[in-house]
Amino acid sequence: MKQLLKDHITKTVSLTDEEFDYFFSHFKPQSFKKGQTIISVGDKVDCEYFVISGCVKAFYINDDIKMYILQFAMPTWWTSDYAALYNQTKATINIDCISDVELLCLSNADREKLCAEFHQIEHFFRWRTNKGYVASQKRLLSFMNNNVKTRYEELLALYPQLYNLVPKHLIAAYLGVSRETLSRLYNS
Amino acid sequence: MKQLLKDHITKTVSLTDEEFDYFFSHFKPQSFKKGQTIISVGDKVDCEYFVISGCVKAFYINDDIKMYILQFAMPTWWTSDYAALYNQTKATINIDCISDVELLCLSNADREKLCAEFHQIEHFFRWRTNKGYVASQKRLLSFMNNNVKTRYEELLALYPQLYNLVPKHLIAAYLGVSRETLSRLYNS
DNA sequence: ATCCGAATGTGATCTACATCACGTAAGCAA
DNA sequence: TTGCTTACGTGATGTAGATCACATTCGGAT
Repeated sequence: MKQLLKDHITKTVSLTDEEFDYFFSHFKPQSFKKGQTIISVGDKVDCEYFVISGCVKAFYINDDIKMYILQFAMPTWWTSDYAALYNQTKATINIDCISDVELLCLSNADREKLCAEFHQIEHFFRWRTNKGYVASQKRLLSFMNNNVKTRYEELLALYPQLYNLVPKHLIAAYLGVSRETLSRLYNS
Repeated sequence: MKQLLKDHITKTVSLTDEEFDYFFSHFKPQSFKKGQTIISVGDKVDCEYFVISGCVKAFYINDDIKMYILQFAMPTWWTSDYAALYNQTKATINIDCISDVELLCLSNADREKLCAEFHQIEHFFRWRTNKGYVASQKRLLSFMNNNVKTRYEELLALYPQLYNLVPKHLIAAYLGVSRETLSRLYNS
């Protein structure tokens, strides 16, 4: 668990063992069972999460009780309601567990403290969000430009493990399409 | 011009006058006329741009020659092909000028140098990308959840100045809708 | 003023996808 | 086993928005 985070961080920045140990000491391990909720709409959000094992979904539910999935987070991915976390507002999305899950939890206050204390850590988090921003722009463009079939193929090409890991109706909710349409689509 | 950037930066971090002057010395002012191109698909991208005056659009053109606008950038906004800039790859989007435009140009190398030299500057750029990431996620969600009319009203509520500044067919290209549909929409 | 191209409006038709309805199969607890 | 819930398949029908075609209006250049 410690090693997974260390490998992840040191792909981007180099920390001494002491620095990493100090960094790591701010993370709180948490375990969840399949189906459990990590963040609910309306919650106060003060942590972000680094996924160690399992898979969570971050999703929005609209007034018609339709679900849209913003992110599947798998091992070495970070997740939270970042709008709520950064702006200190209530959660507008939910995060729950698709499988049994182990997480490392880092509070907003601790992240900011660590960023202020270690330039390298600030650098890491800048780099991480840069990646996220670029990925998000790319997904937006795919949404505008591509039909459902193309988006489905793109998704499976990028994350083949999702095919077995995640029920099809959740894939549909990620693609922003009805489960019926998705079903018809790959049976042809 | 210098003051606009200074006010923008100091909303997030505090720099001494000397620090800011040093920071500012890495920016190169550039002027463009309406219709001119700043970045074309296939270009080597090594700068990002801080908009001083005017408005640019960052857009993608697909094989059917349909245009999708990723961003309108107005004064105090930053723009570039960030995927290309961060990964040192060729541009996959275009950026051109909707009006006469003044920019401050900052190279990727200089940004990284400044970030490494000044912790506060790294902090600023982390904060900036955080904002961008959250906004991008929000737009993605709106795309999945809302119909064109709602997205149009959302856009004008957020950026009322766009209504007069930008031709309607570009608004349509931002919303990911045909200009005909948009026209019918607000004439009712 | 005159010209020309860009921007916009509007009808007719087409289509990708949603929605509704109903079915079957698989997992899981009592 | 039974019963229940969740996942998934598939037909019939509805609809938001795309596409095509053509008219009109506006703004800039000469």
